[in-house]
Amino acid sequence: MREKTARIVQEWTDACDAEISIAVLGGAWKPSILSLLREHEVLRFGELSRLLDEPTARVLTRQLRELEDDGLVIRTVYRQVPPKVEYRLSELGRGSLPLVDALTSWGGSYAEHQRSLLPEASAPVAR
Amino acid sequence: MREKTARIVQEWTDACDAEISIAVLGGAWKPSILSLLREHEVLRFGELSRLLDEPTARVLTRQLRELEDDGLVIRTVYRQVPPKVEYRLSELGRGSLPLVDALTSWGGSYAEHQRSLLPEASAPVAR
DNA sequence: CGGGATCCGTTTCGATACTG
DNA sequence: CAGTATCGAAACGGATCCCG
Repeated sequence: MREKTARIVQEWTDACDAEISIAVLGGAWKPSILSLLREHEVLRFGELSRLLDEPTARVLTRQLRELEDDGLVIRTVYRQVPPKVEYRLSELGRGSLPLVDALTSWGGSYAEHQRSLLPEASAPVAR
Repeated sequence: MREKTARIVQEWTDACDAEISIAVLGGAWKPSILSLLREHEVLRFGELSRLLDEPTARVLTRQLRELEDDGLVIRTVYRQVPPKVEYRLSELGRGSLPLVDALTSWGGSYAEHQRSLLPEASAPVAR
């Protein structure tokens, strides 16, 4: 478990469990990474990078390490030249998918709702 | 809608809707605020502050304004002396509660799972 | 009572360059 | 190929002081 997650998990007694979820899933690209690993079962670093919108290696590496530290993804290193590293979901990671779906679903509805309130919407509006 | 949310809502085309949810719900105290407003229907600033663990007024104010800007809470100002300000959930805010519950539930399970892996756990361990 | 103004330390994201 | 090292910019949470 990475330090940030550990701090929140341990210091919390009351009803703020939601913030634990956000600490674990709330990084840039993390929901997308988890969804891609559901679709593809196992992905190499470069494959993940291409399927996402080419985040910098620095950023992608950090997100993957955090997910690994928090126990959601499993990282397998093949010691060979050129190097090969595979990522897949752990049991805990698979268990997070329903929540990721819920986040995606509500976020999509929210975005649609908000776009419908914009002045010059490009969507066909009945009027 | 606050600027951060607007940026994310507009610039996103693909499957990253989950990050919209996190942008809206991911601030400090926000899930707790929403839960408290479900329990109490309507709360004044000072009541909210006491029910939470006394965050600084600066911080609580910002979270409430962001929730208001994003359309989840409704702020009502009574122009009187001393001032009185009430907060309640909007329709959109009530619609977020199932997601808040899902975050709370998964976060609680995650925390419990992780605590069970700690070396010197204080919980009674069968062994 | 319910904030606003100001300042600060930390975290986070991201770009660029380099490497086993 | 899969990163690491270094740097900069911005966002965030929080403390302190002040106000109508």
